[in-house]
Amino acid sequence: MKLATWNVNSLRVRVEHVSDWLTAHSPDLLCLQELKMPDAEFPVEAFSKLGYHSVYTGQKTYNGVAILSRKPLENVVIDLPNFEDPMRRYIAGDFALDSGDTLRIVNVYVPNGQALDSEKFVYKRAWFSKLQAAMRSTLREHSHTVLVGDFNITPSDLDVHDPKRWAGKIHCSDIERLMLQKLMAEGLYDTYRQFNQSGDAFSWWDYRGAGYRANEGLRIDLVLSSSSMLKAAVSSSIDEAPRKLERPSDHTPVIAEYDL
DNA sequence: ATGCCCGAGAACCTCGGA
Repeated sequence: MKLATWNVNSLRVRVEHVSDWLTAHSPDLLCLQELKMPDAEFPVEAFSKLGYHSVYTGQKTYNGVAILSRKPLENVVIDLPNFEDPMRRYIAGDFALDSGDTLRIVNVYVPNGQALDSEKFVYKRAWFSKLQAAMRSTLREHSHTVLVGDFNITPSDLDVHDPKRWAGKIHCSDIERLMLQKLMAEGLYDTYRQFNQSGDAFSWWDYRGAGYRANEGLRIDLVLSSSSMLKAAVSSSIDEAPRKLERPSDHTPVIAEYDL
């Protein structure tokens, strides 16, 4: 079973990149963030003709998350439980594994936060705290759980191209890393790091300046597996190929494969 | 330099992103 997460920064602009990537990689699940489109415009057919079912929740201009799957998802939940929010940042569902077990897949677009002293950071903290509560009950109900998405947090300095430049800044602050550690202490594991311990491995590069060319990136797109899923994990990687295309997203897919 | 680039929406600029 292979899954991936990818912040596409406008699905309207990136639908061809996504279609080509599905064809090339044939994942069982592909979780997308930053659709930036209302549900009525979601390109259901572009993916169904490639053999993928879609569940999605979008809005005009901002946010939006979707899960594409080789088999239809069951028990789909849209919106973070117990959190009133017009922003579309959470979608989850059950995916039937070939073994007969069920995987609970949760896809999130964590708020950016902008700056530690901004109102948006207050929102990021509140949102993240509700995510932790939601994952606590999800993990209680489903031993096979994978939480993926754009977390807008680097787990450590190893995930930052220039830790000195980013020290204490949004995405790299101690308070955000502590939030992430507390979430993971519920029983979630950074799957990429199980297989890759070196630095200079990023999932996002700034459009501005040297950006991708100079490998000035952050690893903020994560696959967090429950312990039973981590045991079944056989590989995890970052596919930089889409970041090299013309008119790319500023993020690139992060992949995990499981022997299940 | 709280910029650099990009996308969206409304209009040729502002907002948000990370």
